[in-house]
Amino acid sequence: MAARAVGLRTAGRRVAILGAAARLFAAHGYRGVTIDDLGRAVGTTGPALYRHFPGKEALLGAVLVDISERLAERGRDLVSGSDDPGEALTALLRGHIAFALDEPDLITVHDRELGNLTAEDRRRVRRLQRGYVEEWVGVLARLRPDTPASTLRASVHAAFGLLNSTPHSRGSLSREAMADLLLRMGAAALLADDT
Amino acid sequence: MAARAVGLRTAGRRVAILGAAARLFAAHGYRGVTIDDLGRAVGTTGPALYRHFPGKEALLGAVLVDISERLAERGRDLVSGSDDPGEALTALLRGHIAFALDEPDLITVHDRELGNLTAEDRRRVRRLQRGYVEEWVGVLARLRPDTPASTLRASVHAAFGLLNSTPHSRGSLSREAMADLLLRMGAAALLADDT
DNA sequence: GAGGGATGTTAATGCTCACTAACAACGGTG
DNA sequence: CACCGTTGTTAGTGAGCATTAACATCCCTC
Repeated sequence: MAARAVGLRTAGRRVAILGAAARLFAAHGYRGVTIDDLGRAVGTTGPALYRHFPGKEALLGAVLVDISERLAERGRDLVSGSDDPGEALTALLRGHIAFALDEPDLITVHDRELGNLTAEDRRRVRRLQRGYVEEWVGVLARLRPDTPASTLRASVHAAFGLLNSTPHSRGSLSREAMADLLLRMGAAALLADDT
Repeated sequence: MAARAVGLRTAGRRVAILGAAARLFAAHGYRGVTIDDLGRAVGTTGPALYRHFPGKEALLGAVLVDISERLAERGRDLVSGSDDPGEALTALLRGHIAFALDEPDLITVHDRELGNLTAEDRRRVRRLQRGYVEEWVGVLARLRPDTPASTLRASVHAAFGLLNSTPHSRGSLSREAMADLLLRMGAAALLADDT
């Protein structure tokens, strides 16, 4: 058989490129990173990237779609694996917090670079994000049946703002202390009743 | 006397430019806005801006320093005008929420564009931000005397993440409903005790 | 061990953009 | 009403950067 369409050795390089892209985009913004920067970060020259991705936009798209898919999938799994809504909410909080603490670059890029995607990638990412949000809203709706969905949705977005602030704000606290703090704050904020 | 160094009619234009800069930087990011975009937004051509500001960086600096000063000053006033820490915290929350709801562009730029400032502007903005944060930490320390300052600082940053999410997430809720929601969530999050 | 795809390199190419130059009009002051 | 500082316009200029072209190398398969 002729050599496979994409060489096996390429796989590692692709992953390395995506990692470097996430890191550099988080640090300097999509527009603040050049193709040459990206190449240098993986030990090649800039144009070599075009052997793996059609262009810079596609790279950002791959990063954002990947994050969004992982979040959405993990959200689905955590909720369907829980027995009651209280447990589900805790699982969602812990999962999101772990993600934010372990991959701060991805969280940052996810937050900021939506506007630099192609129309199609943006649609995909938005759809995935919506699904993830609705997972949270569904759980909250069972805990707070008298609160309208529009309020719950706004609450969930606000809670994400809280949880996603970690990349910028974890001071001298240990990872565990920060995880605990965010869990308590997030739960308190989401369960603050409208009385 | 010769005409004053800067004509009076200029003042209005300066304000208009800063407003357009905040709006456009918030929408497309500092690097996504050109000098020509900014000129067009105030009814002139791009290069006319150089009669009012030395360059694009100085423009961003003016926007960010102005926001930071206003926040810091308002914070000081609110705290010194309150009788007890509980009241002070509510005042800080209300003030910050009003700011976030009334000037979402400024909040967005403030959050994202620190990295594009000159070293000196960045120092100034950071100093002002620190002052504002310490105002909150001081109030919180009186309400939660057993919690270490490092934890309180992290809590305040997380609360800012929550409050500053508004520009991106206020759905169909009215301004007032959103303000109430954020006040309740913010207070609950900040007072969530570490037990 | 020869052929050919996959991967990489260096050197264009062409566009965008901040900033500057040269020149015009405006409007207040003597 | 002539002067001159202020503000604006149009037409460069030069740098940065994504992308492409042309060419080299590597390594798997037969």
